[in-house]
Amino acid sequence: MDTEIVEMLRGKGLKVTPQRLAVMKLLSRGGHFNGEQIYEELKKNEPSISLSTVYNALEALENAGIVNSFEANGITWYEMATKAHINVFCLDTKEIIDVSANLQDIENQLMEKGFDVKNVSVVAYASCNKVSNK
Amino acid sequence: MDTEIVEMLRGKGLKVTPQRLAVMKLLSRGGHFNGEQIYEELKKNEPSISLSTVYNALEALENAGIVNSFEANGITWYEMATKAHINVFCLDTKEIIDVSANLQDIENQLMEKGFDVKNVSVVAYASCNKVSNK
DNA sequence: TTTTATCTTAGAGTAATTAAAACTTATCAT
DNA sequence: ATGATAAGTTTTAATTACTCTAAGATAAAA
Repeated sequence: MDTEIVEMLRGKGLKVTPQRLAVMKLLSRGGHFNGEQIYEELKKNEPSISLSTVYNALEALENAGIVNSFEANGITWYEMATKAHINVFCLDTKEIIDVSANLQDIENQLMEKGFDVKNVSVVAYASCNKVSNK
Repeated sequence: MDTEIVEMLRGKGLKVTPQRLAVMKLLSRGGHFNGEQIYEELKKNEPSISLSTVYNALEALENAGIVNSFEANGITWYEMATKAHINVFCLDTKEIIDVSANLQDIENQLMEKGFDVKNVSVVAYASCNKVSNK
C-alpha cells in the first residue's frame, strides 16, 4: 500500500508528490538503480516526468535518510537505505550484488576519531566467476 | 631517486615515459588527486602534457597495480596503492582523509563467496567537526 | 639505427549530473 | 472548501569529468 510510504515521507517533513511516490515504489522493489534507469522506468507510467525531477526527488529522499547512494563505475547508484552492506560491482556482468557484512566497526572507528559519519560506502570491484570470459 | 620508479614500471612491463614518471612522482608525495589536479600540477613542469595523457597514464598504472582509485563526491581519486584504508570525504572541508582500518575481513568474505576481488573501496562521508559551520 | 608497438597530443565528443527560470501543486491556515 | 505560499516540477541550457580518435612521436627490442 502507498500509505506507508506516504507516512514515511510526511514523517520526514517531505511533501508527498506523485513523483516521489513513484521513485519510492520503484526503489522498494529492491536492487540498485541509477538516475537514468529510474527516469526510464517511471516514464512508462508518467511520461511527463523529467530527469531533473528524478534527481531532485532522490536528493530529497537521501537527505531524509530514506534512500542511500553510492558510486561505482563512474555512476551514482540509489537503493533504499536498509542495513549497511557491501556493494559488489561485477566486472563481468556489470551488475551490482549486495553482500551482507558487518560494517559497524568501521563506523565506530570513525566516530572514535571524532567524525560525524553520514554515510559509509563499501564498493568492491570483482569478477563473480560465473560467466565464461573467452 | 627516479631509479626506483623506473624499475617499478619496467617490472610491470610498462614503458617508461616522462609523463608516467611525472605522475608517479606526484602521487608518491602522498595524498589524493583527481585527474584535473594531476594535470594542472604536471603542466607546471611540462606545459605540453595533455589531460588525456594523464588519464591514460593513470589507467596503465592502476592496471599494473601501482596506483589505486576510488570514487567520492562524483570524482575519481587516485593514490599510490598502499595498504587498504578508509577514505573519509570531509563534508566540511571537501578534503579526503586516510583512516587506517582492517579491511581484510571484507575481502575474505567476498573471496569465500567466490568473488575474484580486484579492488575494495571504502569511502565515508563525514564531518570532521574541526570547522565552524556558521 | 631501424623497426614497431606503444604512447602522447590536441581537440572533439559524450554521459551524467546540476542549474536557472518559469510554471504548478501540496499543504496549511483560514 | 479556498486561497496563500512555500516547495516541487518541468524544460532547457550548462557544466563537469572524463573518453575517444587520428596523427605524430618515442621507448625499447632487434
